Amino acid sequence: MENAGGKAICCDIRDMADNIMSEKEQNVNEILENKEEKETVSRNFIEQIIDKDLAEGVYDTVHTRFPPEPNGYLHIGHAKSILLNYGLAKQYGGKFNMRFDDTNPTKEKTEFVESIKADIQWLGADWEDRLFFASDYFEQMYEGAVKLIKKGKAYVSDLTADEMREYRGTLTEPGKNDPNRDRSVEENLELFEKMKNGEFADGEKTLRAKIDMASPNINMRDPIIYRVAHMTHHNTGDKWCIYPMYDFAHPIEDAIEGITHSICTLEFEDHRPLYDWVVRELEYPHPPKQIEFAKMYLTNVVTGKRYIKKLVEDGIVDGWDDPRLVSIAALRRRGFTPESIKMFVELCGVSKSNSSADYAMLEYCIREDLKLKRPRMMAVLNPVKLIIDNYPEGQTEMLEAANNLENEEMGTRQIPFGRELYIDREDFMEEPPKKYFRLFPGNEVRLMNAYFVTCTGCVKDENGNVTEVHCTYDPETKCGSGFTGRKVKGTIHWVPVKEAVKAEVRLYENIIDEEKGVYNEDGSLNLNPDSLTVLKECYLEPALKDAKAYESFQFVRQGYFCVDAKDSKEGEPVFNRIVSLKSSYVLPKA
RNA sequence: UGGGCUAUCGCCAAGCGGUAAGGCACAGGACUUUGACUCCUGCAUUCGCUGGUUCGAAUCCAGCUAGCCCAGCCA
Repeated sequence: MENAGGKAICCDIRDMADNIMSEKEQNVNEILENKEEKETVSRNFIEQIIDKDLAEGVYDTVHTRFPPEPNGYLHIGHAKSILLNYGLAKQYGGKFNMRFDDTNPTKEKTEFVESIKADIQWLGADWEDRLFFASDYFEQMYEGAVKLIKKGKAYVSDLTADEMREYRGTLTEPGKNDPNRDRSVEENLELFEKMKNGEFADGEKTLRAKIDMASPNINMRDPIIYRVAHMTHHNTGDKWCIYPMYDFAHPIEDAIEGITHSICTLEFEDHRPLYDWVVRELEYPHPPKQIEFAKMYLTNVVTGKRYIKKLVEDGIVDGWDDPRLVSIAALRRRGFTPESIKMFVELCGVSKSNSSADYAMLEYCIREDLKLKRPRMMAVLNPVKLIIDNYPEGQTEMLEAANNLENEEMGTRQIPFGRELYIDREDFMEEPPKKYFRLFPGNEVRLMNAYFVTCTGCVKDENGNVTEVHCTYDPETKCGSGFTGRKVKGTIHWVPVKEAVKAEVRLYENIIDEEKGVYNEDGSLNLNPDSLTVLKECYLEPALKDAKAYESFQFVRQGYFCVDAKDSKEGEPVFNRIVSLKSSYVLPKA
């Protein structure tokens, strides 16, 4: 954005240039202007690294990738990484690869590769024809391992998992050399071949990189680069029984694909020396560069796999796509748009400091995105009848309403209007508090898109519950008639009783109790008991009758709502509240 | 008490030696057929702390403090 100080200096110089006015100085002037323009957009630290790499000729293109392991569903945190990588490639006119990092068959499933692909496509990150699997490089990784052995940089170890741990040392003590560290190249080659041929059981042998058992960085203490696992791999089947470890595989995957900037999260910072070691020892001509950024956290949400699994098992949520969750599938089902998520990610920025974004930022983004794009309809969520006593019985008239007052292109629709309407219970109070602008005996309000009505009273049942509100209308105040005789302070929404569409509406609050934080002292989740409110008897205006799955609307004065794709049935729509509208008025609790 | 990283408003986040951008949130006000939107206004004399260098420090140096990550044959 603009730097007041910098700008002032530029202006001073420009004034001088105007006075002297030579061609040379005009050029200087232009350069300064360009510079100023550039300075108005602040670049994140990754862009700065890329700018420098490009300027210095370290790389002449930008090639990024998103490399998830297909072992679960994607959530909003992944969206940041996806959009970051894709956005960078696009911004620099480079390429973006999709790659499944499937080097551990014990955790991976095809089911997840499908869901991940769908989620990424929905987010709009386009990998074009570059969809890859790390497992497709197993042959090259194997050759890489052989190369290391031949260079004397890798050896086969007989250590068990327990022994391996003992030999590794601790955070403060150096490790001890593996007894097999000095095996001959020939013996290592032979043993590794046998590992590959299935002559050893799982865990019996490993291949280790020969680096430094005394390194203060534990990742460099002769890390295991291959392990034995007799298992069917989702992609390669039973072809292999040895699998490369992440630290060995990842740099190779990047190098093979010509990735320039390998962007990952902060916890891999300590792995970078190993990443660079692999790339160097394997002598790749155009080594990729690993850059780490801070994961994004969101307040009051749950992303941990274990926790979500428990919520599903306990029946607290109805699956990984429950609208209260923040998996991509859940956000999609709730009614968030890819644009809103992109806006959110951009708003949050990229840095190396651990932080967690306020949920309100996400809410802002979806409201902002939907504001001009969605029709604004009337829906009554907590119905009570409003009877207009001086409106002719049996009469229905059609009223025209703008679909979005702020976006004329969205056109208009017709709404039937009659003597009996539904209004929200919250919009009538027999004994109103101060500054209550809605219906109460003697008060006049506007029925949105219709007429002014004056409340005359209400009917109550034996328990004192209001069953009908009564009013009279003034025909002269019809919407669109240009009536300016008097103003009213309140406008309320309504729906005609006869033509209304009945629907179920689900209201969501954060699944975490906001005040007390995410976890209880015993480590359990601090759940908000009111995270879901199901309203079974809501009435919508008739235009909403044929709303399709994933379609969303503003329900005027209430919020944005989306047709639930899972539970809606023909003629029985279920709406999810995406987000409420902001409100500076809090209804006093009765 | 090994190594790596981070610390700027309630929450994100610019800043890269010339005297604290912006957004969200919040608070006032104007407008209003949504108590919404929009529009104004306000919101860090101070950058984790302490010293030092400098005419000048959030930016450089030193020391400290706090938080996060690492001891999977997970990624």
